[in-house]
Amino acid sequence: MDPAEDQLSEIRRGAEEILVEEQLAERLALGRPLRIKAGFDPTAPDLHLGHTVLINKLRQFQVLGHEVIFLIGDFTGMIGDPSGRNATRPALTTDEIAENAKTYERQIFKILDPDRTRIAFNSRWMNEMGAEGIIKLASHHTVARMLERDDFQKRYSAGKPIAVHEFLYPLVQGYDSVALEADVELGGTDQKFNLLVGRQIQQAYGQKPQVVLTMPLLEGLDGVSKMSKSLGNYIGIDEPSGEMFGKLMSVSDELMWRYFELLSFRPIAEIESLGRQVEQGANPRDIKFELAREIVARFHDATAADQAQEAFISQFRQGAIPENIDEITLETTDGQLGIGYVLKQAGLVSSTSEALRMIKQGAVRVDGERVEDRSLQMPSGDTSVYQVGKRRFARISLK
RNA sequence: GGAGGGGUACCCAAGCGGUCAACGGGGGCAGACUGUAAAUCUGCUGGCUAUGCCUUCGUAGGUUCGAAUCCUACCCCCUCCA
Repeated sequence: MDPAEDQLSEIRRGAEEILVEEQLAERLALGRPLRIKAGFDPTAPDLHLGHTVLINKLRQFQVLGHEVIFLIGDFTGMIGDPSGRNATRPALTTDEIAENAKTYERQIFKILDPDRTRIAFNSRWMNEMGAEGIIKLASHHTVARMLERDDFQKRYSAGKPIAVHEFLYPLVQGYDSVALEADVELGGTDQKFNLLVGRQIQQAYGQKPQVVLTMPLLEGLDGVSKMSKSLGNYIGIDEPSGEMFGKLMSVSDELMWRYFELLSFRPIAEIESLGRQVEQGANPRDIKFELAREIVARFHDATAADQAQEAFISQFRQGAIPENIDEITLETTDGQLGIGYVLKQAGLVSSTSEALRMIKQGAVRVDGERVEDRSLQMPSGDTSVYQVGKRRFARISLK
């Protein structure tokens, strides 16, 4: 294991806050593997790059020789994190939870070392706690302290309802740290309060309080809002290599550096040298290629990354038709089909109306030729490559 | 429980009997310019194999030749009082 001071500087990278840093230094100095905990929602097993910021940090702890506990909050999931407006969620069945856990494993082990990762479920101890245990747990925290939470405070002063059970969420999360005897808990900045409650609860149960490490929330492709599925500004880690590569390339130059910091495994010194290259006149696009290749290689492999880059270059710089495009066959009714109908059936647009709109705007091409006529009929027996905009392609045959 | 205000397309927000598939802004998409960057300009932003037809303005009814606009009931949200 590396000396504590070296470890600490690695751990600091990208971290928003470490509370309390001296305590982390002390524990690292013990020289034993620390238990690093991070909690995840049992309902959202579709991870995107935003989630990986935290997982990358877990990986870093692993590399440094520590033990990572990936906690699936299947019990807390019944409460629903108060930071969301929806107070309660439908409880998941055991089967569903097992299913989601498997998906998690498949996804996170592209980043984490399976041999050094423990997967835990908080229902294991929470289901056995009983009403008495819950009351005891609740007795260790005060309403005043609970109301310090940003979200609660806002709602309370705004006269908005706070259900009593919402207070249980941070308490249970805190108790998880007791049950796991966590040395460190990681979370997004939005989790800061919950993580701090964990320290409180651990002390109440006679444990040394965990060190809290918060990671920033990664901005999505728009560079403004945090990356999330519902906003559609995300890159899913299960996405095909081409998609992933393209989305990374569409990120703004400014945001690219943020992604380097939080998503790349490259040493900081190397990233800084890339920055200098741009200052000296290198095209930021080429630096972005480096980023895109690294990320694609992580979730696919190096070959896929190289191929994605080649395909990207030929498609967008040279305007070529990509190689792997969907092949679709459609049945004609009376020997022909209207262009709008074809585009809709092929899934290139969501409705015929949209197809006609796209034609009007000059976004539709058939075999590279721009389509001007909205009532164009395609005869049966025809096979052509249809294109909508810059990225949607399909080879369609009419029977 | 009482008083008042409000629910309009992805979001905000006009409209308050016909000319409303519904102003405007945001977001998104597309075109031009590019490096699928940024900035800028332009267009589009219910559905339907479509010069027309169908469905949308909280829900269900009603008045009317005609309703997002008027009436009735119901549901939901907000503010103030208890």
